[in-house]
Amino acid sequence: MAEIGYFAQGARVSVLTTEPIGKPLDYLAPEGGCFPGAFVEVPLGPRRVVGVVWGPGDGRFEAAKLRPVARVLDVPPMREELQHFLIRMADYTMTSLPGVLRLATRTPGLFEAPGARKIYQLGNATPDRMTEAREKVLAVLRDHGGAGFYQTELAQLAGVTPQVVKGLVAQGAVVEAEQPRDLPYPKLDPHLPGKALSDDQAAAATALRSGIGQFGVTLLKGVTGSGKTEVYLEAVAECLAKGQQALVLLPEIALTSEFLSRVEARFGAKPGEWHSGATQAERRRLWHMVAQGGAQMVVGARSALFLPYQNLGLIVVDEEHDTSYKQEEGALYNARDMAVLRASLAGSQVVLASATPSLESWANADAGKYRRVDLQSRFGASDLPEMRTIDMREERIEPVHWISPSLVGAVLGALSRGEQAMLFLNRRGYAPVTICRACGHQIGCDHCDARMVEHRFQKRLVCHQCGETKPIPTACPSCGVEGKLAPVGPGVERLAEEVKERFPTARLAVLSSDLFGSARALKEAVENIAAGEADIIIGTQIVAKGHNFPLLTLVGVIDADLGLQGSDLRAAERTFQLMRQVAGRAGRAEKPGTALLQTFQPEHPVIRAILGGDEEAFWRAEAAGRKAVGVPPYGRMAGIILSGPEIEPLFELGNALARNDAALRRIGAQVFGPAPAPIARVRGRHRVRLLIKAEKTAPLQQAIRAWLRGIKMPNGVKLAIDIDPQSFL
DNA sequence: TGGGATCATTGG
DNA sequence: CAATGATCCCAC
Repeated sequence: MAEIGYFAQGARVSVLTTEPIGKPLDYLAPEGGCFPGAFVEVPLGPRRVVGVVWGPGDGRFEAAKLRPVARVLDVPPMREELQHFLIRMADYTMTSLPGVLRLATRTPGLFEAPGARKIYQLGNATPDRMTEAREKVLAVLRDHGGAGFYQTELAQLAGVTPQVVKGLVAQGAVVEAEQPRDLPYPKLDPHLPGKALSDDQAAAATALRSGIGQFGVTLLKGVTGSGKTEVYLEAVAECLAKGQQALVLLPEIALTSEFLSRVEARFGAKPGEWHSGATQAERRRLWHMVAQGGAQMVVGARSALFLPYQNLGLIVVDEEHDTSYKQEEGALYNARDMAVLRASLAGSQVVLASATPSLESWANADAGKYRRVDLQSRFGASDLPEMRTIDMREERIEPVHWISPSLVGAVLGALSRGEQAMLFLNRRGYAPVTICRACGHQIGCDHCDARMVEHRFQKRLVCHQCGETKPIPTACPSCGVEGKLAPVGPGVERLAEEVKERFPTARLAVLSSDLFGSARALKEAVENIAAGEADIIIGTQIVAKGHNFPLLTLVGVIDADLGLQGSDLRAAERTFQLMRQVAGRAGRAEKPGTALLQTFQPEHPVIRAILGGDEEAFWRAEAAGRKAVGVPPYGRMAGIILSGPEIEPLFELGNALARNDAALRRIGAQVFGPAPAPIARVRGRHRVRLLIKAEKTAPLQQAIRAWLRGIKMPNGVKLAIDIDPQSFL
């Protein structure tokens, strides 16, 4: 680590690269020297790679063989805080240090010189004619100093079309300039008046504001529509007012545009955006501006956690229970947990916001580790919807139909009142299974052990595991009989057919992630629905998240039992969260809402808990259940996933590992497996899994390290460690 | 005997 | 990760 302030030319420095070499390598500091944390290019074999000066060299490598650093890159050095964070994260998640460094540097084009871009500044001339639109543009330029804006940014900020800017340029009232560097983001003003807050909200905002300036975690719990966003934006305001940077993590890109508008309404400008859809230039700009302090606020997906903040005061993790915070490929980490880690090292506040917190966060608040702030009242007139089950055992339902007579009646009722109804089914496509009625064969993916899902809209079968598609065959691939293949079970597309049959005059909208090419198209569809351009909405998971449909008063859950199947320890929690969120869509405006859950097991404890409304009772029961068997959050788990092209070597290695478990037994941990992972083959690779369970306080990572030390990996076999696994796939 | 494929090692 | 060197097999 960097204890020395500067390395003179020729000094021995250790450089960490993203190449999977376990440790940093020693180099000689270049001409002009370098600072610790500097981003550098170093020779590695015949190549040149990017790395970070990690500290002084360890001196063990033969001096004569050292090669000098090729050049120092023109970006601010990585701060010690981020270095520490990466080290601690690598240690916790058992990912290699180069692996986590990759998360912090994998921005394509990051180190290339930014191309010149045209910017627009205030000119000297006065336009011949002053229009309202022109005045708005000039006002923006006068108010925001001389830095200048990109054309689209300026037009957006002024609320005019880019044509207006062009017109002003022709007149000389606005001048174009070439700006070779990335520009700072427009200033956010934390002192603009916020929305009027209720007493409850104001108290919560005050509590959150008081934490800024030091490390601490607050669980902000509030039902849909309780104004969580307004409340934590007040914490952001406090943070910005103190001159610190704020990060808001969101689980879903589709949500960001709505959120960005709210930020703009509160602070007068949009924050920096960080997600996979952003262009290379946008990413580079944000990365640089975050490092230089030219971005006060970042809204982003989980990888925004690895940006080089200079002065991070607050991290908000919105919808903190959302499973998409867990990265399931490459470096396996949970962004919610890593946010807490980074905040603890940077001295920042964390706000975990959710209507239905994860049991982990609930338990941390319960144990007094996190502060808890509850928003009780729902913003606006309405209350939580009334929730009831429809007992499917008592419904007379026709074959190949999934909407019960009771639900049909309720939908007709909503339609007759001119209100919207939503049917929720968490299954994309037309039918989840295609079966041959001659031989019973189910069509599976050629590369995975998953069944292929018919998507009638695309006229293809799709593997939801690897994305592979193929045409729907007419003959069974197993027995060759023609015309006997039949779809089994419902997906949203098939449900749409049933809706058209039952409610032929109703206008129908289907919201499923695969039916939209872009986040933009989805956003447009959501806006149209909110404006009343549909009577019945069919949706998957994506409708559960935060979209506001004012005319919606009825939510029907087609299969409330779906999430309860399987042996996932979080099944109950997930179902509870999803059902509460979906139900929360109904009746957000002045009209009260109803949520109806179709179920074959209405007396199931989870279903009862969903209906009962006593959330704390549910969490307490769930917590007690997990405590009794010592699973998270009251115990620790790790998954070991072995994958490879052949299955036998995986089991051989897995069995050998399970037999030689002395290092694990020493800390009282148990090994389960090896067993085929639930989807035992993905993209042609077989997968075998072991599970390790230990007491909460046991040094799990240390024991696993000792356990795996010196094992020989058969050819082609990969071993991945998943600390705190979420899905048990 | 050489080319091609596959495996193992190295990188400062 | 990617480049290189070592090894093995088989065709010519």
